[in-house]
Amino acid sequence: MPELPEVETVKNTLKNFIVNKRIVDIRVNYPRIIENDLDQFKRAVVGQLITDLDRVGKYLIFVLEDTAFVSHLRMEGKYNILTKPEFSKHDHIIFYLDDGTYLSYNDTRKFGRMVLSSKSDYKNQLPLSKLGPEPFCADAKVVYQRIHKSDIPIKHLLLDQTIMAGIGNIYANEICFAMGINPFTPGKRLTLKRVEQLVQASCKILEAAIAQGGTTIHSFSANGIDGLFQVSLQVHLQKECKICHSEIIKEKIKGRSTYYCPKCQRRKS
DNA sequence: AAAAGGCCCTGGTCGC
DNA sequence: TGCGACCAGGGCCTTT
Repeated sequence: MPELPEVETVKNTLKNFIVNKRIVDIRVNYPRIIENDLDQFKRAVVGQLITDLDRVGKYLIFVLEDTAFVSHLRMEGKYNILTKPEFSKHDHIIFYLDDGTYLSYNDTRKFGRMVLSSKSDYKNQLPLSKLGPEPFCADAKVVYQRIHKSDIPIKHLLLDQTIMAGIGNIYANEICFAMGINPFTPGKRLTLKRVEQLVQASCKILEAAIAQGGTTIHSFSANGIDGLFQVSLQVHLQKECKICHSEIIKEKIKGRSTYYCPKCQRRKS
């Protein structure tokens, strides 16, 4: 699933293909993706020049001449540039561009969403307004204030986009592993110093993933720009700990698969 | 009010 | 081989 680093890569790659191109038409095969009234969305978007592409957390923002719309890829959303109008089963939204190419939003599970926002103020409008800072600009003291009385497991808190934005299930597992912290550890067990380390570890892991994406994806693959699952995972989906060779435990937290090493991330009583 | 649970979706995998 | 059951899960909504 695309998390902050994957969306960053999609943004950087896609930018080269669509900025300064005009949306001349749009075809919507699966309307539920678009949260606005469909006609309203079409009226707002068709005829508009794409002036920029931005990212906040896991959200992608298409900045147009007079408006903007926010896109969340959720689990399997992808953007493809097609040079011929040969659309496939899961191409749900197709933007016709003025150079004759097609920007297609492809999403097998149909979980992704798009919603109109404001060109100048999208960061202060829903859904972006409720997001916390990205780890890169998070103040550890503020994060500490948010979690230091909480009984909620730290892994769950890392997934709370209102505390810090951009971390999904894969990186939450990786961050806990890098910290040597048990994912079930309640937020209130972390000292300020530990929270500082947590923010730092989050930055480091996300930055490394972005760097890998930046060097590995220069153009569209046959499958579209869908992120960097080649990122070397230390614990997520792993069977054996890369450090101590213990068997990696898999359990659910907040309904999400949680991987951890019982020895390197020992539970403290 | 906070927290837990359900929902949306399809393709892949598993067991029989 | 066929087929049903189950799993993956981000964010939003409903229920407790």
